[in-house]
Amino acid sequence: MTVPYRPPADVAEARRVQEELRARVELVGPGPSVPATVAGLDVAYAQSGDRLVAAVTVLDAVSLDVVDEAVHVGRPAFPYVPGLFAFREMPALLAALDRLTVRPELLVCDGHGVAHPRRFGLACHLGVVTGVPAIGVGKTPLVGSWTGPGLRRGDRSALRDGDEVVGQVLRTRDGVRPVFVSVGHRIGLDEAVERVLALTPRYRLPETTRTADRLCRQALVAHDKLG
DNA sequence: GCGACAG
DNA sequence: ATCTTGTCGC
Repeated sequence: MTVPYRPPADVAEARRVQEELRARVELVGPGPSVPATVAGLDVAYAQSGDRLVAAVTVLDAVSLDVVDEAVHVGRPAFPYVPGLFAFREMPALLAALDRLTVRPELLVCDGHGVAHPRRFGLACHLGVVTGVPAIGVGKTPLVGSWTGPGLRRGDRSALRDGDEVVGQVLRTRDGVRPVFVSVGHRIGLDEAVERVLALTPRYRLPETTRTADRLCRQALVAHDKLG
């Protein structure tokens, strides 16, 4: 899963990279195949903001047991700029992915996919660069508007940006705030929603996101204690 | 011009 | 993302 990657030198170059790579996004999946393994990716930052830990956990899609995990300690590769967020975490996430033993069949990213100003959020970027199907699950919106989905788990409503439906605002648990699901790469929107629901039997956020979040936070603390 | 703005 | 106290609820 090793993939060459070069961070852009500035905002203008980053935008050009997105405009170029967006053409490679695939908005549909191979078919009605259910992935056997699903990966969660997340990053934790040190208080100083100059260091980060990227974590990837791989779960059995049925039992949701963690079957593999990996971390990578590094530095932000780009300043945080809304819309260019992926460039910040991409190198560290790719490095963590390289350390996996198990090849995940789907990536669940902490951030948006095509629900992005140029239709190329973190989930698209990771999907296109690795070639692995990917979906974006954001906790807050970046672009688009919607009308409140019902209050029950499974209720959803279209996330629209202009004329386009760029995602689904999905209620993963009764009464909780909805999450924003969008296609990253090589999967359809309906299937993406289906996958997210399968990953949220108990909490608002996918188990993949939760396990990856715990792993990178724990690794960050461990790294501080040492050196 | 002003406000919004994934993590 | 991270900082940060108490508070409401199961």
